[in-house]
Amino acid sequence: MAYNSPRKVASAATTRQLKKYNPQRIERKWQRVWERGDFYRAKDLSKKPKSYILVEFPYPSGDGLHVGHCRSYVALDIVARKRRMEGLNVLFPMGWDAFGLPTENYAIKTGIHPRIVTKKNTAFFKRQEKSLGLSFDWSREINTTDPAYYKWTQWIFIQLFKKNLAYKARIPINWCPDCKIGLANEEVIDGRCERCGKRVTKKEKEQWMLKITKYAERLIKDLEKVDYPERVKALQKDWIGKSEGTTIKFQISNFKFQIDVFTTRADTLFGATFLVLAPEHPAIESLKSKIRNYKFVERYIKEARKKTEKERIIEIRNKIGVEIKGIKAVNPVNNREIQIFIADYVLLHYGTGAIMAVPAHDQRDLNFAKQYNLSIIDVIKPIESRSYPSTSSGSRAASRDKLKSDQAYEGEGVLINSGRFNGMKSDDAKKRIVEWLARDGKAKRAVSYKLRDWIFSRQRYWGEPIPMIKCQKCGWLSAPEKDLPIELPRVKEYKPTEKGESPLVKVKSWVNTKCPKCNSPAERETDVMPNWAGSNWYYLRYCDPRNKKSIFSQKLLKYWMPVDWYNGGMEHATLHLLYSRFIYKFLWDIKAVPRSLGVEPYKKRTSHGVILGEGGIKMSKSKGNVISPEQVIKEYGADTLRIYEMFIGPFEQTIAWDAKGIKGARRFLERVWRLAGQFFVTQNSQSSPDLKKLFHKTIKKVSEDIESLKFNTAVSSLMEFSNAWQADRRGGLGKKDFKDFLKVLSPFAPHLTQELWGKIGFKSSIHNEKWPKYDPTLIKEEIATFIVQVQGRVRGKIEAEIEIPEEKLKKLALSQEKIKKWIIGKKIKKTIFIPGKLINFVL
RNA sequence: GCCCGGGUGGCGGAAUUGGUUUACGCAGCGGACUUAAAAUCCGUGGCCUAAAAGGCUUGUGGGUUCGAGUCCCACCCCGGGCACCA
Repeated sequence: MAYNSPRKVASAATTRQLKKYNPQRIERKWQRVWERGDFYRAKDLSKKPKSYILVEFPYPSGDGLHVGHCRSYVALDIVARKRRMEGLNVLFPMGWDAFGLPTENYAIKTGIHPRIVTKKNTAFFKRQEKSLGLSFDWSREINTTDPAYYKWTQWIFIQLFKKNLAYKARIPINWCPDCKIGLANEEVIDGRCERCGKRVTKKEKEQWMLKITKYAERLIKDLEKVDYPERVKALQKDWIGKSEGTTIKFQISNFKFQIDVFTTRADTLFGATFLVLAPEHPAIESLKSKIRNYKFVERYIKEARKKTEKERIIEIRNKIGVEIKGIKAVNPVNNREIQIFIADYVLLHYGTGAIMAVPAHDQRDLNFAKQYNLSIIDVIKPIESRSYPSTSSGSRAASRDKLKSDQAYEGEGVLINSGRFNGMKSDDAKKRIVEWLARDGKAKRAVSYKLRDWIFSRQRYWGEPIPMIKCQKCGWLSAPEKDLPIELPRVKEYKPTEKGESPLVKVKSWVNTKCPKCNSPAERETDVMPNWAGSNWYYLRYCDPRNKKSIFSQKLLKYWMPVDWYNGGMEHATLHLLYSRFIYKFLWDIKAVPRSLGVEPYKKRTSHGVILGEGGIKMSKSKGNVISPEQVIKEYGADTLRIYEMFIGPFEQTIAWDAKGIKGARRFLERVWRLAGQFFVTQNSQSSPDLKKLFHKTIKKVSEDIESLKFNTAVSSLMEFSNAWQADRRGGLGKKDFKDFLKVLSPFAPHLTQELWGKIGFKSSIHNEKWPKYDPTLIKEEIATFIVQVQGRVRGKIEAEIEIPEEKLKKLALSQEKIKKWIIGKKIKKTIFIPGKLINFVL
């Protein structure tokens, strides 16, 4: 790799006197050098082993880079720099996730085209990122709003459509009746419109949906194959929400119709005293002719549809429903006729959209039953055991006897009032009851997920146009792939229409097109994709960012993928991570991603903690407590900011900014600078032995800590070393160790170390040097401080050789006055000896 | 309500995974340098006690152990996520 050193490289001879540390000057100088030489370019298909280090690409908002972005970028920049020094071919790319609402809202307000705003913001972000000395490969920069990029986002959508994984459905959207605008979930704050504060209602719209539910099982199972923090895995599993149970068929009396019900508690089936359907349940339409109070029912359904989920939840406390008169269902276990209701508290999209209500053993059902005076049958008796203390179980049993309690017993137990299943335990009964009913086809094992299909339509402007065409004769068809990208047309008004449609509807010249199949007049889809669309596959494009013929070459993917280390915010642990894993799996299924690659895109995922403002309050413009990286760099320098952000606290933990604390980081670098200056004067050849030993321990510590995300302790060990170096009166560091020290520090403070490297006289870059190795024989201790305890309490310390045998140490310890005092007059019963550490006398 | 994280000096946090609690940094205090200040350097930093000796101390209470910040049980508090999921 060609390397252009700056003109002014001073030789060691001329730098006897090191000038004052001036980060602003040296940082700008080296950043220019790196930029000019395209210094951190990743090499495709190199013989070297690869390492793909990825940070989440930012949304370039007008506010500029946040210190939180820096935390993530600097940490993985350190990893990337270390990997390069370890001889790996590193891919460390950056790009822009630039479609989205804030830019669009800004355009609505100002009339400035989002493209222009985006351009300005990305330039701002880029300048700030460069001023941090991050080693991104800028030659691979991508932007989701670039037609050359979203061409392929659209292409993926078409592939999904071809595989029946994209479909249209009528789905309620959040609707602000005042602004007359469809709102994204993020724009609904506590059930109100973000801008006008009006209560948000629901409005049904035809929307494109992606069938992510088809991948639910794989998205859970394949988590076994990846190295994610356990809490992230738990979050994903909870989000998908798998639950195993049974569907049970309830016959409608005197009518050829059945209603399926999903339950995880088949053991309570004898206690099912009514059915409840979700208001939108399709059975209602089918049974219309038999329903005596249909008008009333219909009105209830209409009302329910208008409400938002939040509103429903609030009202549900008092469980309102409507009985469907004229029809009854039959409980298959005892052939009893039971009433049917519709109620808000049953959700259409979960299970079968209908439940069997067991008021004795489900709190919600109980509340409902009490309100409508429905019968409550106890069918599960708690098992008396240690887990139920006798006092409380006694009172519980007493109150349950009367069935007057407001508390449903929701646990498992032994069956009662359940015919031939009486006396059986819940677990057993579940199996037996299902087996019994399954013989007549009345029950079937089933799995239900909380995960819902992904609403992929936004009635907005600033997003990727969905590449679909509607023909009156042929229905929905995908745009021909040769026409991609379907470019976002220019509009006069960025605001959605009165009816809540995308402003694109008004661009007739764009909307009107021809059917790709029958050539008759047809219309383009005017909805655009959500902001997740571009980000769910961007890491794949980095492998081959300029490919015009295909989404990416398989050869390059095979070389670079999978991502070896992906860091991002905890807020993306569910949606972004889940969506992008889904899209990856899909691309793998259709062989766009080579089969030889694994089924997961990210080998290892980590999350950085949020940085709060001083005093632990969230940084926000309105509170005026935003720390801008630019300001910090101006005042202290980028290397100081980098060191401070790594030192501030445990990487994964939320932490508050401390304006005073940053001084410590600067002082540390000043100290290194000063010590280097001393070195240039003395030009030592050998390090003093103690310092050398500590240095090798430091290499070990820093090397290991970077791998395990302990950047804070890595920095503190470097500080500790610099303190020892400064205190050393026996000659300080020799040349080899001085060089190695700069190398170990270089990922943290790339500018300062590069400058000092030049001052030694090197024309090459320190960032191409080999990562130092520690000498294991050197860090081995010969002398240890033994702890002397009496009865487990520390009573003294003894310096001795680490290998000292028990007997010898015992003698030594017992000869000390301090120790003798505690033992005198007592008998030593036992001696505990931990080699190299401690001795403890038990009396 | 459920699921994760977490409670250690004045503050941010360390602690080799059961073996010196408080590394490193901030703040404080004392000193050196300086006409002075800043910067820098040296020293000092848990609490009780004038000091020594000693005692106490990792949210609270109990337990296991020669020995617990670390393991077990119960509880309290803080942060985050999910929440009518049948």
